[in-house]
Amino acid sequence: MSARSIPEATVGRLPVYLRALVEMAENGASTTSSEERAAAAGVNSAKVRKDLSHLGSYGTRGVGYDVAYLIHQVRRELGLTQDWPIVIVGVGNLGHALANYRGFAERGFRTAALVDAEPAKVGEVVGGLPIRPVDDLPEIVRANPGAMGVICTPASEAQKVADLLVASGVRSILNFAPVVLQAPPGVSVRKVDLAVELQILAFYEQRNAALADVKRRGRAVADLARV
Amino acid sequence: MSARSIPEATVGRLPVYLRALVEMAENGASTTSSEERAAAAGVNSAKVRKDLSHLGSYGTRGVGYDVAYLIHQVRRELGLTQDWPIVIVGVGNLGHALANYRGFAERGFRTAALVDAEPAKVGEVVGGLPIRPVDDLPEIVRANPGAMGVICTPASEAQKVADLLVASGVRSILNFAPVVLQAPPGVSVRKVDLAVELQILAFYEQRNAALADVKRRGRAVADLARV
DNA sequence: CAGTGTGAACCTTTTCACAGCA
DNA sequence: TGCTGTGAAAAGGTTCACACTG
Repeated sequence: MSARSIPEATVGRLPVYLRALVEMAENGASTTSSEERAAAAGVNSAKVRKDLSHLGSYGTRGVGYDVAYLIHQVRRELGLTQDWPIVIVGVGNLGHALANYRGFAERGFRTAALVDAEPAKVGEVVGGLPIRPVDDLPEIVRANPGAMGVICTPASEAQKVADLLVASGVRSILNFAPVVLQAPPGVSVRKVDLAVELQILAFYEQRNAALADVKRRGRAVADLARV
Repeated sequence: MSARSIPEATVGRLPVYLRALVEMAENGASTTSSEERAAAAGVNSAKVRKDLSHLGSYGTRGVGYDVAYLIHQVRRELGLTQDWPIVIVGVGNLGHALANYRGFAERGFRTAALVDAEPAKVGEVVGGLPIRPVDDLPEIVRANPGAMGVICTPASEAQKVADLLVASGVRSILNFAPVVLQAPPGVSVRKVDLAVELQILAFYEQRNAALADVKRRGRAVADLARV
């Protein structure tokens, strides 16, 4: 089947497949099976096949997928045939790290500008780019069509910054501030909350500990019974 | 209904509810409705009610939820009645930022140790903690029961580090390296991949641009028709 | 009577299992 | 023969709508 409206769950996995495919290509492989892809992405092979089938029929029955061609198709589908400009707003701890992060450039993103509300920071050069004032945002976005906003401010400033980004024409926002942003329809917002991830882990850690506890007690009881 | 096996999707939202609740409590509110919680968390109220009902019946019909009591219950459910120690492995750009991130401490996590494989880095103090050699991991984990590992190494080192963490007794790992980790059953792994988030945004950005394009053409056609 | 708690309907996602093709 | 592509079944998650209660 040809494309049309790829499921959200699939969109979320395509980047993961892509990276594994690129790594595989670098190692010189030219063909791969869904089974192999599944192992590399930590999912099962039926999922890989169904996901890839949403892009079109790019596999060969009995053989597998052509790595280079599949990379091309996934890139095209994700809109990674062009480099996207990103604007980092808030150059504190995290913004600093992201400005220096080489992984963005390697995977299709170009840091176009750094912005901070703090006048004292303006002008400072981080990762080869000067920090600019917040007022420059409309101009920055105009000069970088399709620019995506990356919010690294404290929670208290994040909504204001988001509004500013939207007013400047940004339609995609990646939010690292620990707050739920409101945005008008047509604007995509994704959130990464580091503490939330740890809290989710805490839930399972606690549950596993409790489980281990039950097992231990169970064994104790069994031991008693054995006497 | 009382607890027993809370759905994964709910577990993922509880931390979000928790933060909004804490903020609300700080502002002095003592009671809240599912409608209000929904607005704060960016979901709908039915979802909030169903999610909270998994913890037990902690609301009052016709009134709402007691903020302080609900905070307590959510914390208890997530296992946040204790502070969890975390060990950051890989003190590069990102590890540095995380070591200095105050948000962890504010939400129940205590950075117990920093570790790096680079001998040159060992001993350097970051965020008040000395960087320790990788060999210290078993000892660190023994001294900090329930410690969670945070992997901030390059992709090439991540699996080795994960194996080491698991061998040292860690059962919860937060992975920032852009690679899918293999871990034995019983070990929880969560992954945060910054470029993946941007790539997902790129997909929708591209699709929206295409959509706007269709609309624009549509209007152009309409304009022609009008002539 | 306002707002929770929850069956039931609905929708999305995952998994199964196998027909069909190189 | 081996592996893709995909209907169909199952599982999981969301939303509806309303009985129930403080």
